[in-house]
Amino acid sequence: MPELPEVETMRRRLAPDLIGRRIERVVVRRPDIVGYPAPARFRAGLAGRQVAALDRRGKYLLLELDSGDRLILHMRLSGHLELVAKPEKLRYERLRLELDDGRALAFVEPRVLGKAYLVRSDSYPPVLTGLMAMGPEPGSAGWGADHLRKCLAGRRAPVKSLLLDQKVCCGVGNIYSDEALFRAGIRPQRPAGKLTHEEIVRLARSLSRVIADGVKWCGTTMPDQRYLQPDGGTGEFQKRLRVFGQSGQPCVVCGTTIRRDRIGNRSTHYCPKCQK
DNA sequence: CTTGTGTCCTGTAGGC
DNA sequence: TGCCTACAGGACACAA
Repeated sequence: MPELPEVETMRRRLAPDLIGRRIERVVVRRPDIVGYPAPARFRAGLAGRQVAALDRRGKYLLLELDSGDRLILHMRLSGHLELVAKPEKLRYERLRLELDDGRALAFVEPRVLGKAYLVRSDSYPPVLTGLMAMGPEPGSAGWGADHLRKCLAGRRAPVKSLLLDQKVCCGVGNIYSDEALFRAGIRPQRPAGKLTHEEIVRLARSLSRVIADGVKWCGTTMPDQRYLQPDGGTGEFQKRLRVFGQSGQPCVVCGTTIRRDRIGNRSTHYCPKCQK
């Protein structure tokens, strides 16, 4: 679930509590949550370090340490972070950083697909090539209709599949891609290379806006999800979803029943009348 | 190179 | 109740 707006929300909520804190102890409850290096070195490299800053790149959360190392967390489908009092142990907790203020940062990840990496900030191991190759952030200077046009040109794949490519739209996932395509009035299954100039401009704008809105409303918390903000609150954007999770419901614009199809093995939601 | 499919892992929901 | 299948916000390896 955590796409760019959810990770950005985590970053903002956690920053005031984490910056300046020292990591006293590291508990790896599930070794396969550690993507790099081996768990022993991972723990040793974190213990005693102070958190200097929190950054984000796409869906990756970056904790800058006073050693010059960087702790990189990726939530994948079901991960989230919580700040808890030390005695408290959460269900599905896979990694814990005990802090010098009596609390701990818990990486909770039921499906164990998420990963934690500890790297020098300037040299990434091959497991992080996805992060290295990531495209510009939506809404940033290097991102816009021109970038999108270059990425979609000549491609026959459904436009939706390309929006999920982090080189094209970093930080975008299944929820925000469906929402952006709805706002742009474009069918998710359209071959990407066949979009008109106008449509690409609309799509670029919709993507920027839907991501900005998602951040503004502190992300999406689906009813069956346990994504919580570190302070225990939920996001608000789920109340503003127009197509995602709305299959069978009437379109908010035209009343047509929202459909759900499968594109590239991902469930995809759209209005068959508004999106052409 | 591009594209579609399967896989990682675990939990939950729904059908029978 | 219990067993089985399908599916889940991501990303990557792999085959054609």
